[in-house]
Amino acid sequence: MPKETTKATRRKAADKAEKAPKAKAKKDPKAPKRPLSAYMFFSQDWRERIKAENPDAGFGEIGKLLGAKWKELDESEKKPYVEQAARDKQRAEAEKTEYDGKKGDSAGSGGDDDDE
DNA sequence: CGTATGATTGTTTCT
DNA sequence: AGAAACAATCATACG
Repeated sequence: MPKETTKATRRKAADKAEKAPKAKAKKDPKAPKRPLSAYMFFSQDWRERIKAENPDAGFGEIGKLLGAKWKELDESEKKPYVEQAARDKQRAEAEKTEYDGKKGDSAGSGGDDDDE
């Protein structure tokens, strides 16, 4: 069995599942955005199917159906999505690498900035 | 070392 | 343009 980094960690997540804190406001000026989640890839492929079988379903309906099916999928079914997520992760990794690297540098350049 | 958190990602539909 | 259900994530920061 793989190590679950102390399952206790995840447990907490379930505890918090009670509330749905909306992401808002950023912290870092260039926040190296995080990799997409398997759900994102899954939705990209399913979104069309959901609507295909639920042309009448609206936002809430589809969203719920989407998640419901997602959980119905087998590990192997999510695998492809998760793999994509893992792939994107590498991308995000590089992002942070740069963010972390330039962070200390000052060189100056100046340039950069936040906003453009 | 282990933990908790926070931030983020993409879809859909609506006004 | 943004909002919110739906789900995963998972990298980071901190003592």
